Order: sequence, then C-alpha cells, then structure tokens
Amino acid sequence: MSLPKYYEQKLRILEIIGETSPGTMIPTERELAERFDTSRTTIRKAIAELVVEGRLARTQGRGTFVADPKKIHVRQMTSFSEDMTGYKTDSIVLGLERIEAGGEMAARLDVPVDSTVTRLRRLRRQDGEPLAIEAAHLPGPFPGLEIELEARGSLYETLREVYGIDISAAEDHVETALAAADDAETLGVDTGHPLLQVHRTAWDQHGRAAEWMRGLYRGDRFRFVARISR
Amino acid sequence: MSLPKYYEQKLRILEIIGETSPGTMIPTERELAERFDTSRTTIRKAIAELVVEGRLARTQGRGTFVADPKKIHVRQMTSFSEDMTGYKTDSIVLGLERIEAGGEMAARLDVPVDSTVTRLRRLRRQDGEPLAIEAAHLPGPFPGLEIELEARGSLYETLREVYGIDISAAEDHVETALAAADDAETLGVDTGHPLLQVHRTAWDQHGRAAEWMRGLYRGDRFRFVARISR
DNA sequence: ACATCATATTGGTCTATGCCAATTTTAAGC
DNA sequence: GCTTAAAATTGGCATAGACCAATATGATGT
Repeated sequence: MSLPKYYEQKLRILEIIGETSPGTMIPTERELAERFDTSRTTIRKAIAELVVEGRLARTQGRGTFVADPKKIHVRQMTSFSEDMTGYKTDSIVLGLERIEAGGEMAARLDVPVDSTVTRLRRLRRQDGEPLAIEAAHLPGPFPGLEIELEARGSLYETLREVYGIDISAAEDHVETALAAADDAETLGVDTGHPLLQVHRTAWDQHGRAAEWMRGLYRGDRFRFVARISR
Repeated sequence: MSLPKYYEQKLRILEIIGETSPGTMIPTERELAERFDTSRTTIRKAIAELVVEGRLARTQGRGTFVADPKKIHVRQMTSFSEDMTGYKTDSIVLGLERIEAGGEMAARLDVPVDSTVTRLRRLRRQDGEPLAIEAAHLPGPFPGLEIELEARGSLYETLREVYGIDISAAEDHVETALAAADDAETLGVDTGHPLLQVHRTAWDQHGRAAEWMRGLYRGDRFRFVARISR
C-alpha cells in the first residue's frame, strides 16, 4: 500500500514545480534532502525521473531548473524538417558513406549482399540543442548526394527531385530504448535515458524498397504521430 | 572519454547473457560485485537497465535470470486481440462505467460537456502476465455493452456488429512515459519503468469521433507498428 | 516419506558519505 | 572598473553498509 519513499519525494517536488514556471531554479539536492528528511540519494532518484519526463533540467555547478515539457511531433511520411516549422532547427551531417550491405541490410533493402549502400547519419537540433539521431540507408551509390542534399536540406525532396524516387509507402516500428553511451553523448543526455527508437522501411512509387532508417529521438521531447484511414 | 563504471559492468553482464540462454540464472548481485571489483549498488544499476531492456528478469529471493527479449507488435487499426495470435492471451475488464464528459474529454470526442461517456478499462495479459492497460472512451451510453463485449471479446468487432459503428480512421500518438505507482502495480513492473503510451482518436465511417483511447504498454515487451501508403 | 519450521540466500530499499567536475561567486590585485 | 585567481556551491558518480521481504534450503519431528 505504501509508496516507495523516492516516489513520495517525486510527488512533493512536482508540487514545487507546479507552483513555479519554466526556468525557475528549484532548491538544491542537499537542501531538499534536509527539508524532506531523507537522503540526497533518494532525492536524486526522484529528480532523475522528473528529468526523464521533461519536467526538470539540471546542470552540474548551476542547479536544477523547471523545464517546459512540450513535445515535438514526428509524423509518419513527413520528414523531420517539414515537421518542425516555427523552430530554429538545423541538421548536421554526421557522416555520409558508401558501405557494403551486410546480410540484414541486404534483406531490408532487398539488394544483393555486398552491394553498395549509401548511409547518411544526421543529427537533428532545435535552437542548437541536439534532439535526435537519424541514420538512413539507401540502396545504391547515389552519386552526388552530398551536394544535392546540401542544397535542399530534405532527403525525401532530394530523392524525388534528383533521383526520381518518390517515397509512397512506409512502415514504422516504434519502441522504447535506453541511450547507449555513444548515443547519449551525441544527444547530450545521460546514458540510459529513455528514447523513442523508430525503424522505418520506405518504398518508392514502384514498390521497391527505397530506404531503411533508424531514428533515435529523445523520449522527453518527442511524440510519434501516425494517422491512418481506409 | 571513459564510460560510466556502471555501464562497463552492464557490458560485462551482457557477455554473460550472450553465453547462456533464456531461463538461466546469472550470478547473484553480491557475487558479481565481488567478481567485478565494484559495489553492489553499481551492479544493481547495470542490472536495472538490462531488466528495462528485457534482457534480464529478477525475483526477490530467487535470483536474476536471462530473459527472452521478444517484443509483441501493436498495429494501428487492429485490436490487441487480433495481433496476439499464437499466444495464450486474455483480457480482464478492470471497469466499465458511464461517466460525465469533462472539458478535455468532450473536446476529444466532440460531444457536449457533461454528456454521457462510456469508459472501458481493460488489462491485457499473455500467459497470465499483465502486459498493457487500455482505457477506451466512447461517446454515449452504449447500453448492453458489457454483455455484447463479453460474447465477442473484441471492442471494435462489437462496435461494428452491435452498434453499427465502423472504425475507419484513427490517429495514434506514441510517446515514452514512466510507470506511475498505480500503473506499475497493475502491470507488475517497478515504479518508473519505461512504457509506451499511446493516445488514439478513432473516427467512424461518417467521420464522427468514435473512440478516444489511452494505452500503456510495457516498453520492454511492445513495439508499435504503423504502415502507411498514398 | 512427508509436513513443518528454522535458517540461509537473494533481491529491494534507503542511508550516509566521500570525492570529483562544472559553474558561480567572491576576493585580490592592478 | 576590470581582469584574474581563489573559494564556495552544485550536481555527478561511486562506495559501503544496514535492514527488510520473498524465496529456497535444510533440519527436524512424526
């Protein structure tokens, strides 16, 4: 019947959050521990969950602050760039290479094993803050993709205008995942931070596999939206 | 550059997992702590993440065991029951009441405030293990729903056959959430366990809002799948 | 053999503490 | 005033340990 002690503290801290507005600093961990007559460890566990839920943000040496829990929508079939209007968003190309398709990749893109696959890794940001990592895999060499993509920004737009590939169907698989050490570093979150992991297979106007994508989105900042009708 | 210490232990435990098969017991926390020359606290943090990822399962007094990380797919527009073929699944009705629509509910279902809304809360299980909580809200009293639903099992089938409501469009919003104390208890997971939270608005053949649903799915056991074409 | 009860084992929770790292604040020097 | 350096503050990370709760084990008695 009784709640875990850390959870009680979480509820009490939520009250503090409710009384203030985003940007306000809450009391220090040591002060909260003393005020609520508990250990700093327990307070930190409570705060950790509130950070994961996007209600708090903390910085070493500065303090812990009330955050704005708004979420960005990622829609099916619309690229990231189309969906983040109204924000100062940008996209950093982390890498664009041609690799040889392994067994799994070959199956996903329906190409022979060892054939050339183009891999594009991008970091998505909003107001300079990293929010998502997307790794797209395309069947073939796609010569000149670097330059064409640079000019347009949107991958799907580039595929359509330059390579005649019109993405017309897609299947997304959405699940939770915990940030691995390297992804956590790139995204600026703690190792183990919950993420939305999206795997997408997309097909062109002829029904051929055109893209296989893996996206990692900060769980506290994103919501995946899918609409369907028949 | 260096990895967090608990994360190193996580990788080492993953090696142990890789060498065995589901059901095998791994060494106790105290033994792992001694073997890896670290504290039990650090080992527990590593194990906690592996539990969240579905790689381990632990029981007080028994031990920690290698788990089978398979995930169940939840598809858009198909009910839970249609999707879990091959498993011994069942559904427990936690509650079926008629309530008055509040402001938010009224807006979501496009009905007047204070009008009657039917709320159906169900617990979804597989082989007796609770896996998901779904709360559906329907606009209107839906007399006899208890009996009709009992006979058919599937809500969408009941709506179609008995009430002439054919769900023909839906929008799902998928995000991560941490299990609150009561939901954690119902699902048999720890408080704070990552979940997939799905909000669905569904419309009938005339474009009228027919359902508003909130689902909580264990993040370690589910994957949301959405397919679209144009 | 079987059931019962005490004991040991194992995970669950919380505490107290130490030290490090990033940042802010204060003091010192010019 | 301004810059620079030292000190204090605050979160980050890991440790050791105490005690509890659930389960498994082994001893005991019949």
